[in-house]
Amino acid sequence: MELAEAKSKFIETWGKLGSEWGINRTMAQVHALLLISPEALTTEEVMEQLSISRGNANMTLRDLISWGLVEKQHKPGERKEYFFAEKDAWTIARQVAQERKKRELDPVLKALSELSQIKGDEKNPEYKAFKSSVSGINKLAGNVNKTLETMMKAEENWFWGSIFKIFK
Amino acid sequence: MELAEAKSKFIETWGKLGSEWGINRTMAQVHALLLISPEALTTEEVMEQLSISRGNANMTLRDLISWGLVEKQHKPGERKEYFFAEKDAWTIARQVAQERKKRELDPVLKALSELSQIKGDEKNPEYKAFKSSVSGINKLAGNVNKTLETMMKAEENWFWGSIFKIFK
DNA sequence: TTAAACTTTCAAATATTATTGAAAGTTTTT
DNA sequence: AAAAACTTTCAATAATATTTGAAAGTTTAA
Repeated sequence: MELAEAKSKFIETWGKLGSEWGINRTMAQVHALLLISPEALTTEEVMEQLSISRGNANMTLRDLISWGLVEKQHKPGERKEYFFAEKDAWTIARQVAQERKKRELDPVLKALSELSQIKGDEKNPEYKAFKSSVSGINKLAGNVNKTLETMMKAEENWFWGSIFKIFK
Repeated sequence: MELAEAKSKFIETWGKLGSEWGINRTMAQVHALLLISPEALTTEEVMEQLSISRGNANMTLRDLISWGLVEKQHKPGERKEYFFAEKDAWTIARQVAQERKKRELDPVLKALSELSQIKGDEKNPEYKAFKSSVSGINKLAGNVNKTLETMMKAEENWFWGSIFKIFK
């Protein structure tokens, strides 16, 4: 396989994965492109390499920055902005986990803990079923939350080391 | 808060969470409805309670069955099919993890390991950057994969117990 | 200050995904 | 064998999400 072919396959794969997990495909593709690029790229280059419009490239790059996955770079004597991606896989995973936790898990956790407070008639099967399902999910979500918080603080080696020590 | 209000809030919350994570909103809502229902429901009841069409209800229920989250039930003397959801949160989590691993992670893992094999000129920065990014992600994905496999086999108490012993 | 270089915005167009509902299919009962 | 009870399919439609591109905005250089 050619390097060029491998690159587009990687961009395609990463884009597909993103879209299956609720991340805009283009955003994942731009991220992939920057991930495998040794140099920071301009908006222009991103547009060309992925055949997307200026507006799309601009918005996507801003999104990636807000996710903490991409940073701007300025080259001395040039006005153009360059963009490059964090390359360390573990840092990327932590960053994504942190953002999604903040944007999506935290609100759900809040709603669940409110819902699991609800009082009612213990004789009512509707109430009992509701209560027990919601509490169960709430407890699980709490565990997921704690694990993510630990992961966000952890070093890669320590994290996987700890996990595998247990799973061996 | 009324039980009825709490129910619709739960259905709404679960639906939103699903859609943010690449699961069809209606599917998550039907799942939520069955989760909090003490009795198995008919297609008819699902249609009414969520105001969705017969076709949609049917397809969604079939999807949920293929995810292993819902099962059919037959009541003696009746021709109608009833549907009920697995209620244990840990089992649900494992089931979802298993399906998504099979449908989405495994193909990516395969693609990544192919891509990380690619040979090229060590002097070429394009090649070096590609290789190192892809290998890093590949390694991480491998760890995620192993953890999911362990999780799929594990009992809830054992799993979280193990994790928290480490993270304490 | 004006022009050039570059970035951002956003309404309109396009593409994708989900939903409907009526017709076709299937199984059971009479 | 025909009707009744129920389930499934899928082309048409609707809803949602993404993308475009030209205009407006901003910053720097002359």
